[in-house]
Amino acid sequence: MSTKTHTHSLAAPHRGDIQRWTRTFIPTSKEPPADAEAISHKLLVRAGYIRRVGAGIYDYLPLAWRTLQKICAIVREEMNDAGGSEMLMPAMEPIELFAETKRDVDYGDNLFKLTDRHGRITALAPTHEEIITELMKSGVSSYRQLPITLYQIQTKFRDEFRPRSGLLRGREFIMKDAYSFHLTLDGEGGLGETYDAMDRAYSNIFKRCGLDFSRVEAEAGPIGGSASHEFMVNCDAGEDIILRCPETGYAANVEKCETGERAWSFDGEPTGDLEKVHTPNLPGIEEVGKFLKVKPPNMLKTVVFKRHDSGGAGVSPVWILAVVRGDHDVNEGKVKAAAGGPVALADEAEAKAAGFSIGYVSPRVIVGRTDCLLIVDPDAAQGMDAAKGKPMFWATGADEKDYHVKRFNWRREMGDVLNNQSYVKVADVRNAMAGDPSPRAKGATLEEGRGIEVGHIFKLGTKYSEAMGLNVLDPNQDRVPVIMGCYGIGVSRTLQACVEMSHDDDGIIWPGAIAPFHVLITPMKIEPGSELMTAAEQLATDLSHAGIDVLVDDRDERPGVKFKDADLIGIPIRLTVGDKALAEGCVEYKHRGDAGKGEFVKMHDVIDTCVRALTEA
RNA sequence: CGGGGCGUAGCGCAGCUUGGUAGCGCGUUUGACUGGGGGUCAAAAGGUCGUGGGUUCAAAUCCCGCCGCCCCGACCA
Repeated sequence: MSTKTHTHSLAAPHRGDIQRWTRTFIPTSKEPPADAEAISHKLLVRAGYIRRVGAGIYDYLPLAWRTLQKICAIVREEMNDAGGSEMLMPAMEPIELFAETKRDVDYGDNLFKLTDRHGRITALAPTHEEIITELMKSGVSSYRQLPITLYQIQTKFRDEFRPRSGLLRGREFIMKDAYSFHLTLDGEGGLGETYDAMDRAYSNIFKRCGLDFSRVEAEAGPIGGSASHEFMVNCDAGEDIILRCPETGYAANVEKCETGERAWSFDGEPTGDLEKVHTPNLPGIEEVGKFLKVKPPNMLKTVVFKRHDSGGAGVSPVWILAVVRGDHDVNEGKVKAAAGGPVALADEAEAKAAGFSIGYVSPRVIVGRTDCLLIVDPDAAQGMDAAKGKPMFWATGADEKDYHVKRFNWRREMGDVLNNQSYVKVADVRNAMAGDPSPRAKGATLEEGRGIEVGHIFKLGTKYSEAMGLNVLDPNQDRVPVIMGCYGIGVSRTLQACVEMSHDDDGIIWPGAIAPFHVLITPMKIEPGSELMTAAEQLATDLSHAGIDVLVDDRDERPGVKFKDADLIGIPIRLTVGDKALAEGCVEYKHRGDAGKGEFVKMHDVIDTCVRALTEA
């Protein structure tokens, strides 16, 4: 937890603002845009928060900007508490900086590039590891200057292959990125210490934003590095699949998730003679399975990988073949781990030239070859069908274009090579899924859910400092590479994740801490100088003095219109000023999300009631 | 990158098959009535039909190119 106590609901930067609907820009609409799919995307557009400018590019209108600033304020408080200092780096960076770490290649087409009048190529920064490492090189030379943590909140650019769902995957988006620098991994001032502090800060941030989230183990991806955790908003609309063990709390991204021990054995009698079947033009397991009348769990899928470093002399084997059940997905990270070296999916043409009938490959293909390693997933390494207590029926490719085989039997088809560990291994090489044994608790099974990734923290180690030569002198006067960590939050994505999580049929329901305004005042009649308007104005002023941000719906609209819009934009508290309540010295007080019409509260109590409601939340 | 679809008023859409006067709903403006959950009536403004070419007496409509956008899929063959 942070050391300070923050005033959660009434956080800076907006304290006691008063704005009028007619003098700001809140273009609400009844109909969602035709291009929106996600509920949060529809609501943000309908409620006048965002407007699309181009694919994956959006305007943040006043309401959205206020909420973003409130999220940023929370982020700043927590980052500063965790020992960070804010700064700002440029969005444009010379492409040469990326070349130093080869990320111009690794990031590939996701990197926006532009050419200036002199023909120089500049990248629009998708992230800032290179820039900050370069900066540190110029200013840090001694271990005494470490540790240090710097962060910024800034617009990032990524030429996403397929931008989608409004702010959830944009090409231009707002991100908080932090970088830390250390002499050591562990101990005082080490990477671990800051990583843990960031971990806590992130939990605080997402809690304060009112999110239901999971912290899961993750793959580092193109950022690189060793340990890594993602913060996922638990929500079905998320793109990521996460698995968790209900007993131990272990949770991981599907890309990373381990599975518990699974029993396997190649032994089992053949179910009959091997039968070759003509299966022309049938791409994919589904189609072949339907044609053969075999279910995917009875098929073996063989995916051909190539050792990344196989250009080097003496690297053997060259080809890595991963075998999984037809209904399972190969996990490249696990293949890499099992192969003991970097792998990449084989180029189709190259693999065909090497004798693999891509699309029709079976495990048999390695028999008689010495340049292959077959890695079989335990669920595929089955001679017996445990559920039925009978020998296992397998269908697989025939290693010949347009043919598959039925009644594949491991022992009969593979022979002695099955026992040679240089050529055949059994290891977990598939994505985990719901129902798999937990890797952390015997007897427990993994559960599956979806999430929106809003935060990601990495232990980078020395990947960037070594590539770019960021070194310091340690106490022994040795030059050592600096150890780094990096920590990102998708700020604009967090905004939409909040909406995705918290809404109803009528609109958005903001938590007080990040709502654009705390209170919406709805006068029932707009008559300048009337008792009703005077009361509404006085109310706004009093709320403002209490540090509450107020929006006054001063439009001369019918009540129905105002109430509909009020629900749509999702301000936490609505105060309706009407003749009936006013006659009793009251206003009508209603929480967004509560049913009914709200309750009468005495005018002199209403400020306290609002403050209490907002600080309790 | 593959597949599918779309581009007509600020927004959502029809019209295109079978070429001939630019249409509907919402929103907007003006006026009246209204006034507690997207009101009623009346009048009005608003469109180079994405873009370039072609066919034709005539193109939103048919043909070709280009541009933009959305959805699905994708290292699983």
